[in-house]
Amino acid sequence: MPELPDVEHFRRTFARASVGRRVEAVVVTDPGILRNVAAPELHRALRGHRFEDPERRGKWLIARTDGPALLLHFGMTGDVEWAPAAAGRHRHDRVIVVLDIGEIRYRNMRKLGGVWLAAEPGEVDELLGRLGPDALSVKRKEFFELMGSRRGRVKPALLDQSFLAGVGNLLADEALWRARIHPARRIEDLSVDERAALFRQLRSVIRHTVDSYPEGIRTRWTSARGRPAARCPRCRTELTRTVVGGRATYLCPSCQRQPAAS
DNA sequence: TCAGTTGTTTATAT
DNA sequence: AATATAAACAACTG
Repeated sequence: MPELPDVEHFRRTFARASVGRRVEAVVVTDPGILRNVAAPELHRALRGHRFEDPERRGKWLIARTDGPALLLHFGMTGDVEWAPAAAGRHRHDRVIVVLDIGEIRYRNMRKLGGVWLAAEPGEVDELLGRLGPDALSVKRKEFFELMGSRRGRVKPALLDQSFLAGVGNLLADEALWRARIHPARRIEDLSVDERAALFRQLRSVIRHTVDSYPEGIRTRWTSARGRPAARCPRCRTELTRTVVGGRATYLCPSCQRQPAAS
């Protein structure tokens, strides 16, 4: 699930429930999801503090309070849910932030990702590590500078969070398909037009999925991807499954020309 | 039983 | 210094 559009949706869910509200309790049902803090300490640190507007950077959700900040990463199966009461908790709800109006649940089946506490605002940056510009807000000029600073295959670059933050496997495949660029093309070989197309299509697919979430996440491309004998929504050629950068990669062999053998 | 999965980190190699 | 590759993490689905 979680790529940039999903995390942006989580951010909005978190914001609606939390902004200006005080933490009554933090319930940890699986301490194994906590990365840099123990359960009693997390509860003690957050209880009584008021949430500010949460921030998203790439695939990270940063929930600041007037004291410490809560950092959430969602791995491949994370989710944020709001509920008006404790009833109906899911077995994969591993951390629950209890507010007076209800509770925010951090759900994560596979437990990749996790929950961090930044005791002070200054700690946030070092916990996030090096992140490139956010893929939703990056400007054209900055994107071109980025492309100029990188060599090697284009898809692994898009997935590298320290290069560009927020793009996951599905977004990368779709943007490359829309821009008609083979995922294994080398960045240094892309023409100016191809770079421009990649920027435009990346921005377009991210904006569209963010604005029309959650229905909009299911695009023509993602609906086709992964189905047996799936066909290109543009030209009806059968899609190819391959591996690029260690990740499952779907592409249209007709629209996305192979890189020249080196 | 086994391959596959939307993410990241680590180790190792080039 | 960058980039490439594979494995590990963990839990579930088909």
